[in-house]
Amino acid sequence: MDDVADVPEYQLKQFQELILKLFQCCQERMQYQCDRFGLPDAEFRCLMLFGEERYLTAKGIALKMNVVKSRVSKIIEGLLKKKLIQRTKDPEDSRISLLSLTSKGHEKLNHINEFLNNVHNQVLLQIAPDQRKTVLTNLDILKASMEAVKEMMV
Amino acid sequence: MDDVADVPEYQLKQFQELILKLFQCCQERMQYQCDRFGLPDAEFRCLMLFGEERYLTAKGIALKMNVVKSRVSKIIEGLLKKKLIQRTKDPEDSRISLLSLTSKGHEKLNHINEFLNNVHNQVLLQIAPDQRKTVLTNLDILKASMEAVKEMMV
DNA sequence: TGTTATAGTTCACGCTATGAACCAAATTGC
DNA sequence: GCAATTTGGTTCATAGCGTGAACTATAACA
Repeated sequence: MDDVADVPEYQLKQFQELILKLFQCCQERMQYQCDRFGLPDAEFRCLMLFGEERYLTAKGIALKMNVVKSRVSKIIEGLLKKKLIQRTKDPEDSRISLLSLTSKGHEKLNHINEFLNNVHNQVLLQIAPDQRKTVLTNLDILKASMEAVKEMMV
Repeated sequence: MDDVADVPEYQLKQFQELILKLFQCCQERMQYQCDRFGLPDAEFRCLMLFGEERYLTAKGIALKMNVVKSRVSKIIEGLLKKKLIQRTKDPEDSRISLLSLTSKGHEKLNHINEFLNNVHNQVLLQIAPDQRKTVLTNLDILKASMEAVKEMMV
């Protein structure tokens, strides 16, 4: 992945600056969320996964969160202790425990999603309505480029 | 910061998706960098600060990195042990130790910057030349919006 | 000359994450 | 049918990230 061509210096600088700021914004928001909802970062992210799937297994969580299974044990332990999820044995395969949200967990997840929607909504509202589409389109172009480079980097 | 107006549901979803992906990309790149340059994340970020300033103090680092001073002690310890920075007493005020890069540190920082420039350059090269400016402009709009919302969130 | 403020260090604590050792249930292969 | 292997999980040791409190030493103030 060596460079053959180059973009202008000032564009590169501007880009690096922007990406850094965006990244920091996201990190700070994450921090704020965890404080607000009284969950450690990893448990928060884990809880979010239950928005997509009704039942999850430790292994599935490890894959989705991209962490090792022993880490998942810990995270699950935390969520169980907070009574946000519950475990039931898989009737087909007794090695597996199926994790699902408790009603308290559902409630919490709803609050989180409300909050997230609100934040993202606010951000989009800051952008003039006729610009939103353009911003999103360009963001999509950027995403594609970043992912393309990511592939090359492996 | 309650919502009065709303953006269309599909825009919101798209936006959340995009931001998430971008954030993940940045995180993965950070991870990769740390591996590549054999530094823990915090030490890496600390080393980068010496690109802007010739001399830094523990206090200054704490402010820039937004962490508590005891944490900075640890980070500095690590960088000293790796001989990437050195400390000299401030002749004016003996409470203060001035941190600066060693030649080994300079070298490492140069390698890192080369790498970073290369990555960002690659990303921009993925974008059609006549689109780059638009992408950057729109990214800037987004940054401004996100920071505006951040202010409201405090 | 005390008193207070500032710069740093050390320590105890908790969260994030990994890898290795381990257990138990399932699957496979002969 | 049963030994060997694979798979799903837990536990433990280890390391990094980060905080807050207690402490030391120097500097500034009054």
